[in-house]
Amino acid sequence: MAVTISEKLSASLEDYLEAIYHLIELRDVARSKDIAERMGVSRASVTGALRTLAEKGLVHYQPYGYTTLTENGIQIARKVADRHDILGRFFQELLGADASVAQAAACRAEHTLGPEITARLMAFVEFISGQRDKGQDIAEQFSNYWQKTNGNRD
Amino acid sequence: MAVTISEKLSASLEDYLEAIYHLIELRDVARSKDIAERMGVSRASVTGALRTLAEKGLVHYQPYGYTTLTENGIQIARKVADRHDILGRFFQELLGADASVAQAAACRAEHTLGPEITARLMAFVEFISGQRDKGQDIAEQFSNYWQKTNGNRD
DNA sequence: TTGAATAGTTAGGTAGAGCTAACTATATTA
DNA sequence: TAATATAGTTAGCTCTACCTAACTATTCAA
Repeated sequence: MAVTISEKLSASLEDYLEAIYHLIELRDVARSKDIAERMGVSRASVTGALRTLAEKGLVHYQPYGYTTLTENGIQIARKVADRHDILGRFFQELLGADASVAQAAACRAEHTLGPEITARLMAFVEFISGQRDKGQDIAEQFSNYWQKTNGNRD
Repeated sequence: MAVTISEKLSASLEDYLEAIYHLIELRDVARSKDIAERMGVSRASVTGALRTLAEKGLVHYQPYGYTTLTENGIQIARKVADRHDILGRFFQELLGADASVAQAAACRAEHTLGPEITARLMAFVEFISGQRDKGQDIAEQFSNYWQKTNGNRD
């Protein structure tokens, strides 16, 4: 039933929610096959996850029907997607990792940051880009530093 | 037998290795009871983990004996501990989270960062403290920024 | 030096997250 | 509209990582 907005989802279920969220952005509806593909998981596993998410009141799920998110589901999915996004940006724009590495790491790390760290990291990324607008480009300074200390192999 | 230095440990086994590493620093030897205590896990679970780690050639383990790390075990444990440390410092010194929150998050996130991101993050933290020595204290500037935007509730 | 306390192990169980193979429903198209 | 292809489900399995309860070994102190 789960009307309580937050009862701690597993990393895996958070990933499903996020995948569903993005698929819905694209096509209004999330199909098992597409979820499976996007997540690199079997269709059977998707069925199982959808059942669990439905029990928790996070998706509207009917066997053989299309799947959408409930209000709670949307709320949580957005948080996960935001965490993913902020981490990805941090790894990529600030640390200078390349997109695929940054994305992969963000995807794994996004489940481990609590609300406090997430909020601060978000502010930090904002802060850095604010500084850039003021002419102090910390990302670039770091990039130079990295280049110097890693002149080889990079 | 696992002589290969790296065949991907689970997060859980990495945690055991790290705990053993720190216990050995303190007392030269790691006892099941202490591992269990440090990790908040039952003694039975420790036995299981030690057996697995021994199979992978990462600990010297004899039932009812004291446990130490093999060369490979030390190598890996140190990497895990370093990742933990760097993340902890980043969360605490740079983002300004308090110690307990920073530690907890570091402990969860440390398994998800690949070598590339870890190296860059390490360099970034170094870079920031280098800038501080040059009179540009980014951590402090961010702290002010955070204070301003979160004057309430913090 | 023996017996109680402490430490470690074993057996057996649960829960989550995945898999394949076989089946059922739905869609497509000839 | 019937046959086939595609999508989704179910059943039954594996593996990891825990747990408790009961047992065994070791340690220590009277």
